[in-house]
Amino acid sequence: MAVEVCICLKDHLDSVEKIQDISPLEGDLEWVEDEIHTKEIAFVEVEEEDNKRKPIVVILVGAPGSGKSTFCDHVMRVSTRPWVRVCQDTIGNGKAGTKAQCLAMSVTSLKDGKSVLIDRCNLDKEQRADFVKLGQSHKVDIQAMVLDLPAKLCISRSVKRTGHEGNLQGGKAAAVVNRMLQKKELPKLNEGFSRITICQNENDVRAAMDTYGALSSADTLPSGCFGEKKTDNKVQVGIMKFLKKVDAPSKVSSDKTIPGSSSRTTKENPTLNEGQEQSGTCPLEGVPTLAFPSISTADFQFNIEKASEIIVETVEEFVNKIGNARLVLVDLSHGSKILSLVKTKAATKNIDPKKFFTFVGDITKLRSRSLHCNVIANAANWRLKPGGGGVNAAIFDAAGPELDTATKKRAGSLTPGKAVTVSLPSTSPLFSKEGVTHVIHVLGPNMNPKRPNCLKNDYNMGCKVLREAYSSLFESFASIVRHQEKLSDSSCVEPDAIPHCDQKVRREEASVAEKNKKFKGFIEVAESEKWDALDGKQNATDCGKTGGHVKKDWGTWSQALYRIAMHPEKHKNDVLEVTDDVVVLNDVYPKAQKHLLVLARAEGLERLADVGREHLPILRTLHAVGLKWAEAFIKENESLIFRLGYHSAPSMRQLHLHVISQDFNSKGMRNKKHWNSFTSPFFLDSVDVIQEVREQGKATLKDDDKLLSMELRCNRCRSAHPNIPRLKSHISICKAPFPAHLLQNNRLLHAPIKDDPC
DNA sequence: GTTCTAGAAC
DNA sequence: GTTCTAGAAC
Repeated sequence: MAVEVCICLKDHLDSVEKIQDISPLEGDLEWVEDEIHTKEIAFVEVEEEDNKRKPIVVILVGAPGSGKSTFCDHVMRVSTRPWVRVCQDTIGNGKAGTKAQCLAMSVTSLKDGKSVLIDRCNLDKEQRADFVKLGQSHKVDIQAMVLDLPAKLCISRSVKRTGHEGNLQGGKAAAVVNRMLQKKELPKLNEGFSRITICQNENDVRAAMDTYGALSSADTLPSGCFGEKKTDNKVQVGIMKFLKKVDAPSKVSSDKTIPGSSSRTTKENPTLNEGQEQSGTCPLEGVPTLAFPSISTADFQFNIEKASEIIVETVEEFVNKIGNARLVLVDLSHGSKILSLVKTKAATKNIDPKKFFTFVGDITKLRSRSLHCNVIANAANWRLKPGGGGVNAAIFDAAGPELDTATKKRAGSLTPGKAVTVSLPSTSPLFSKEGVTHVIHVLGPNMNPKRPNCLKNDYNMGCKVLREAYSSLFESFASIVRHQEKLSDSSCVEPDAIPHCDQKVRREEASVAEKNKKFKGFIEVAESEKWDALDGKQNATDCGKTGGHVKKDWGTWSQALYRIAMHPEKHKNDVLEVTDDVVVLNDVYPKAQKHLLVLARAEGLERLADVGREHLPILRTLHAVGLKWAEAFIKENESLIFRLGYHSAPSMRQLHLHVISQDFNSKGMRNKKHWNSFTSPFFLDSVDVIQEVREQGKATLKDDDKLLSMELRCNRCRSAHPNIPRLKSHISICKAPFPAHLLQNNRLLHAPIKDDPC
């Protein structure tokens, strides 16, 4: 029991008020702490049985706009632990608050047995020291919650906000945030923290919110540094370098007890679990692993001998396509016939036992058997409904209603031979307890006359469908692994530091949709789209390559230009000019006052990636036609300035040159992608493309999607703006000269500059 | 309450 | 490419 010896808050606040009168905001307040001690606010030694109710002090660390208050609000709203938010911006009741007031309030709160969230910037060690000492003197855990978000994001939020408690908003915010970040000093454990959580993007923040939000009075969080960057990027110079989707490397440790955390610490040198059938395997956390049951051999009564052959053959086909990832056939019963058959057949085929092995155990409780599988397969029913017994019932039971809900969002039913991947919400017990991030529902052939779609002993069809089922399953798993590898590669994490930690998983989950979007229509996504097997939308039938690039599989909507290029006579109302080589038309959704497209009419020339030296004549023709139109527009309106160029990765099929005026004054210019596709290096000037193709045989594409999500910067003065409306109001008045590189090599087309008569 | 963004669907 | 819309931000 925490017992107050003596305290008079009023005395403290009186003292604090006096101090405030003579102290600068961030002055040395050590003696306040001493004063507090002399008044003696302390806890009587807390005994072991009460340790669980010990309050904690969480010191937020982050620039204005990093989301400290949002974090506090969320945690206080959802956590059952009593919290007090100590906010310097509000503590002064309208006047500027002081650190001393924050310290005093913290003391009072701890005295009341409440945990404390220190909501102030605390960006350097010195700022944090008093709060650390305070916690130490009261023998409570001091934890740091670092919101190390991109400067650009903090600035954007700060600039935008109105009514901020600390009156830091609008134009001055950017300068303040930048200045503060120059002094940023990430906390270290040796400052006195028992736990440090570093969040570097909004997904990390959400994960941390969940972790702290889940804390009841009795819960504790493991000690250590979570999400630590490999290098301390202390100085964030300027905002230009900060892209919105910065996802810095992280190294996260574990927490087995709190949902929203994950485990790694205990599994560095695992021993084989007794349930493990195959030797030579290592149940390491972090190795992507698919646990799957034998499909169709239980209730669907598929012949076990045939099934085992199909399993091993399909495994053999896939096992080398999934890197270091592992496949594990799981069965609940010891002496399982299917396991022994598969094990024997796998051995005869010399399948690497580290990549494929069998395991006896409950597929929903593998982590507790020291086998961490981030993906599990479910032998589903065609309705994708919970219940029914067997593996399906067990998985839906273990995953909670979250799986049912998430499954419904993905698909309503499943065809035999198909698989559908469902991302498990972090709130699912299977996620939090077992570290399972995805469930792949798979439906095999049914040979049981009492079940739907019985094949009536037609094993020709049955084997075909079962093989297809395993292929779909493994392909879906491979797709997940590929996504994870891409993310790992891009985050530069040390190879041994890629556990399936919660924060990483959340980042991955959040990024999957983005990755899908990036590759939408390409082979990569066609594979992941098989997650949604029933949608029938994956149409990656065209898997050929053109010009060394994966050929894009264009959707219906993206074929409009192609259709016009091939049959301009059917679009007479839309086209402005037709020749044997090109079609000119207004962009249907112009992004500027004048915005034309010059289409190449050659079949098979779908995008810039297809262009080689042999296409130089058509590139020159496109340029010449574009130039002619731009000059005509300039003649009509001398204030217009044009660029001619290509998108590195166009959305529409058929090579097309944009002829676009640089005012970008159009209601069609509506979002960041639009803006950046014409003002970032994603837009390749026609003159440069021609030169590169002539000299190198191809254009250097800049199709990194980071370019399209870059911060919004004026195309003239390069100033940053928080959103499209603000940007548009800026560019409507900005008369700054264009960046120097655009002024060279005729990249910009404009009216002749008249000689100054003076 | 409104504004804005971003993802899903097309 | 757009439209629609949920949800974040304010």
